[in-house]
Amino acid sequence: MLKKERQAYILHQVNLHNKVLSSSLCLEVRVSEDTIRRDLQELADEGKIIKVHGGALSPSFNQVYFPTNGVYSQQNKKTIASKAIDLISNGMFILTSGGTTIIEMARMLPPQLKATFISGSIPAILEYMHHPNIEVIMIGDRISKNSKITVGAQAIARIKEVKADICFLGTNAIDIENGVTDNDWEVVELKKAMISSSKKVVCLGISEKVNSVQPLRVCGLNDIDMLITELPANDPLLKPYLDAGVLVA
Amino acid sequence: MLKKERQAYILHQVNLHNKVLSSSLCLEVRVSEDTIRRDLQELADEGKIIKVHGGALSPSFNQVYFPTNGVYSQQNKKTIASKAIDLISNGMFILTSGGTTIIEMARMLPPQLKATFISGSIPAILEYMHHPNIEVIMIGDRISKNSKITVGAQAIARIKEVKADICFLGTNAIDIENGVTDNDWEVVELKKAMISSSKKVVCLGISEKVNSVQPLRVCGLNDIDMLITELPANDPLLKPYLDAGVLVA
DNA sequence: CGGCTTTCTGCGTTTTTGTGCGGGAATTTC
DNA sequence: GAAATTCCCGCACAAAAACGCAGAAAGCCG
Repeated sequence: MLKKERQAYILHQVNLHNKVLSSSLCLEVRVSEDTIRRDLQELADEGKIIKVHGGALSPSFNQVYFPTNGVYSQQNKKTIASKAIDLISNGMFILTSGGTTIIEMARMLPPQLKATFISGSIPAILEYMHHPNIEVIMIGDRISKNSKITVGAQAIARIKEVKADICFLGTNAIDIENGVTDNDWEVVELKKAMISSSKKVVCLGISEKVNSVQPLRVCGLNDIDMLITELPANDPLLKPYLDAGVLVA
Repeated sequence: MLKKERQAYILHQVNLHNKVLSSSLCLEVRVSEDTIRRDLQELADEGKIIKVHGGALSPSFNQVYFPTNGVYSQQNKKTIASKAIDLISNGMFILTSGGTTIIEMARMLPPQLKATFISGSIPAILEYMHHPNIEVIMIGDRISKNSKITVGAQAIARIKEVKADICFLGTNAIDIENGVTDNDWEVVELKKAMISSSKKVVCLGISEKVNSVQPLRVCGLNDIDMLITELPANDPLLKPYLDAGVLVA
């Protein structure tokens, strides 16, 4: 096998699988590891691949997994937020959890909107406070420092006292089988309470969180009314949820 | 799995869920905890994540800060704050109002102090949250946008449920004849509740506010135990208060 | 065709990198 | 405070890379 030929093969494999191992390559093309290494070196010098210890990665890898903008997927979150805002109208009572998507929504609320927002999330409350016309209700209790929300029996009791028109949940993970899941016990308890206190439940999350699972269960798919992602409603990824009776936007 | 690949996975998880546990990561990628820890360390060095005990956090979702530079008379407020801190010891339950003097105190709390702070002031709560060892309880209710505290019957009812060791009030006006006075109806109601829920009441205020009056009465001099200003305790301005049975510092 | 250079490849050897392990320090948690 | 995690440090070991070298193949030329 010629050198050029071999390098073309390597490049092909990298683009196909996003990664190659030098060890497997040298078996596939029946040459020594040194030769493979030299090939990888050349391709890397030309910028066609990224060489790492043990093999090589596709150059698009960096772009895909190391997002350059400050906040992760911010554009997507803005898309989601604007879809969520369409569901809000004047006079509503709205329960929200925390999370970056919710924050994005809070920032984008139209200035003339008059509504009442209820939340236990400090960052969310801060955003709501800046808004000229909305009424803000803070759920009080002990503050969980890492999630920056109030948690505990008091908080849950307060939430149970309200009956909100709509509830927006920042969603950590959702899949067909387990429904909405999360990784913090107290957050889960809070979300459960929010769900039972709202006429309508809307989950917000970027599409990457769709079909992922976390250890703790928040609720089943039948408990939520709508799932909002940055994808168009007819995206095939969301089809199973539509079929399961969840509105999609 | 290649090292880079693994780190990309970790970063992805962090950005997705705002936090990861080293323990769950090492199960997911089938490597030892040491390796995960080294990866986290590297990513943290690059500023891509924030490493914490037991895992890592997303850098974007972690800094909520309240700009309070250029506060009027800040040096004096620091003096007051440090005097106030002398009254605090480990294990105490402490009620605080809002106000810049209180914020200053919150910032100066010694890191090893373990105590529970209860407040309805958003800026104060934000400061308490940054502290490593103190427990923070938020009083919930409707948020008054201009004073940035929770106000209303719920808030008052919550405060009445606690019995704090000490209460620190940011003081707007105090004089011999009328005692402590203020200018916001709801804030006054809240302060009254705080006073009746505390074993000990301490007023913090710069000397300018001493001997001034505001339209609404919070409490009489006999309801407060101590008055802290930036002045030395033997300053003649404070003599009348001493004579009225108020401790002075 | 023989002599020469150039390119490519494989083989030791030495370095470097990546990983796991054990023990002790530091921390969280109850 | 005490128990349980988690962290940190040094070490050992294996895998991979780097380097120098030599031999094979190919190309060029008179």
